[in-house]
Amino acid sequence: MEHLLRDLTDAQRTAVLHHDGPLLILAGPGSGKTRVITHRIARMLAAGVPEQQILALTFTNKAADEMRIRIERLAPGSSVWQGTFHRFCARMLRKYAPLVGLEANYTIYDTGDSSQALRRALGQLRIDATFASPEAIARAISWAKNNLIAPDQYQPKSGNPLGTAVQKVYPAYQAKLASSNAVDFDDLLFHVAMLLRGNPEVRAELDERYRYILVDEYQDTNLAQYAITRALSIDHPNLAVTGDPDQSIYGWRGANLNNILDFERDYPDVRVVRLERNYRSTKRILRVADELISHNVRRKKKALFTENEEGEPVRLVTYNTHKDEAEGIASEMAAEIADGRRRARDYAIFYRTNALSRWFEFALREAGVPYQMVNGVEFFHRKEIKDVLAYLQLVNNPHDEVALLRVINTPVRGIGKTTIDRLSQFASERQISVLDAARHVRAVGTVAARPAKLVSQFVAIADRLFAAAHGPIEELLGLVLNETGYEAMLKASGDEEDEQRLANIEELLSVARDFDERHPGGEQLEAFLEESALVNDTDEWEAQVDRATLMTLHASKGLEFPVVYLVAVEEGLLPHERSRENKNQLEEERRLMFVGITRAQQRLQISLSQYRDFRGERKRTIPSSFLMELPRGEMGMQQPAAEAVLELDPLHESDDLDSIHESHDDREPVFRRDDSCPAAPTQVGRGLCTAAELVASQVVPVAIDPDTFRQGMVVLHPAHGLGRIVALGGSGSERIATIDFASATGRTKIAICGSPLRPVK
DNA sequence: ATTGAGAGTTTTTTT
DNA sequence: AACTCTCAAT
Repeated sequence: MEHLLRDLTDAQRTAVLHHDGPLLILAGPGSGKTRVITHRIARMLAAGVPEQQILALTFTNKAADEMRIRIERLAPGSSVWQGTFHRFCARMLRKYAPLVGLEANYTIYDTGDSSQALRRALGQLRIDATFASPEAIARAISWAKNNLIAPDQYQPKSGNPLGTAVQKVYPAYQAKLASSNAVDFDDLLFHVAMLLRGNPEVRAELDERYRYILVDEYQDTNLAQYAITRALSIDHPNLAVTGDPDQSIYGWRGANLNNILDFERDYPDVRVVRLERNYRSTKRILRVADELISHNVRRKKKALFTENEEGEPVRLVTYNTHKDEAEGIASEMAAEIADGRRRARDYAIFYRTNALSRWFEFALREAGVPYQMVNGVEFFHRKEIKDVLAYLQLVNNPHDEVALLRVINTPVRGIGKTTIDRLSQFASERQISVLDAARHVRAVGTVAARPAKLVSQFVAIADRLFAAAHGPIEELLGLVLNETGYEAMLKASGDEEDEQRLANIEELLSVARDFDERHPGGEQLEAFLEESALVNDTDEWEAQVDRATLMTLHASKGLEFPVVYLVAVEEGLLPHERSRENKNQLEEERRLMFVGITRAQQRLQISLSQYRDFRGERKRTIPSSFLMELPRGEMGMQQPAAEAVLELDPLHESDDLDSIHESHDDREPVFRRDDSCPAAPTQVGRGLCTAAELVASQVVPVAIDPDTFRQGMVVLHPAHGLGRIVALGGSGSERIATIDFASATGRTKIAICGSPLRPVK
């Protein structure tokens, strides 16, 4: 246990050694908070607390991953339940689904799915959406759920047209979810909070089970999350929360700063530990951060300090255009990397909105700086991925209406809007699922013979998929691609975009395979879908990889980098224009900038450009008002090199701006351009038959890596002749291919390892 | 039923 | 600029 306490300050040690009773850790940026939490968990385990009694909750997947890695390092092999709130709730709901009116195989709708469901609900209500856009209604419903307001309790302010619409739509939307046996993100929290409120015996059981609860980033909890943690800490009030009011950046998601500000009132005998010493940044960086945040009114004052060195001045750089900004930063990185002064992984670029990333991506690629982007265009949100996964959703939960409607005519099979409307009409009259309506399409009088036949063909396809529901995910996916004609459709098009789609699907297959390997034994479709709904990134950010990092300010929380570029610090972007209406939102924007600044260890550059393309138009920018709040004494300024641009009228000359600047950077690209850089996952050769397996199998070893076999590949078998791979599953010596042979053999499964199967070139 | 052109709209941030 | 939605033509 000694090693767990070594190198800790007194304050940190107090927190780590705290055992029973509520604990509040107020931790400034860079104060070793995560270290304290993970060490405390390890300490409790060492002190004999059974691991299943500990529950560690975070908000983001990134934070959860970070915590998992660090716990694993300190207490290898422990199985402390650790993850995001949403994932925890998803798990609870699997167990207690009937208590909230769900079946255990419920579907989790992502934002896109739930917006579909909302649109369907709206359509059926025939509500005039002119004054209440679906987005606005969705926001209102989300807000209500986060604040534990049930559909029948929603009371709008009188005379508010949006509120009146929401009052009607919210129950209809919720009914739609219920009939689809589905939940949205907010429901995960909402249902669990309600479950705990309405079932005292369940509450007591879980309180008993999870005796030690830790919540990271407590300042970000909303009412639902607050209610959940509160309900689980009544009999065993061993609730430890960490947070920093100055880093609360999720107010828009319903986070309530009062949860942390009032923690001491909720738990009167709480022990409060303040971690104020910063181990991360230079004195100058910290002073800039501190000065900025002191402009906020709603906060708990903290005395941030560091024993680190003074450091270089914080740079404030103004570029001419967004292009200059991106290129300037990229070439600076490239030069320093070439000199050997820095490595790519030392750098991070933070921006307010995802849309800003593209210029930096482009510039970094040009300059040959390898980079990784966090939360770009999310993999699981791509059309082709959503399409294919929708088939899986349907297989898992035949009541899922959103999934059914998505796939019934994808790829196109002649089932149009009219037919679909008639089917769902029939379904809602009989209180059956749309799929069941489709199954009995001949009983639906309104559907003509021709479309009815097409619908039956679709049902037949679906039934073939249902048959594979319990096997490996990869195999099921393979069947989906083949049976539905989805793959054939993409292959036939010859479109360049569809090429990319095929590649993405290939990637999905490998995600599935990876999942199968982690979850042997099948029966895991539900878990796979849960994972793809709650984790939206395949290429998780990896600290070890030598690449520069690009991400939003929100995503940067909890991380640190030697060199940070905080870009596009302009009025309308930071603070964002949508946040300027009220003071609280403005303070949140300021906190966001504070978070960004305090990620920097050695060097910080804050930049803006004078012109920026916005929604296709080049606009003159206004420097962020936050820049006026920074201490000039700590900073070095840099103005644009070419003042000529100031003379230009952007409205008339905008097309020429690029050409003016073409000349100024003639530097040879130092690095070979790396096209594989943005998304290519590092594939470690996996699944090879081991020598032992080969010996054991007593057959002629296959000369080829089983991994060379791909979905859809044409293969030759000496006995069965030519065939095509329909699906792949299993790994290593268990790698099984389902193959359609042209010969009388027909469809067969063949174990690849040791078989004479060969790809046909 | 499907496709394409044209119009209109817009995600700020995450689960 | 990129995306979605609508409407008319096929």
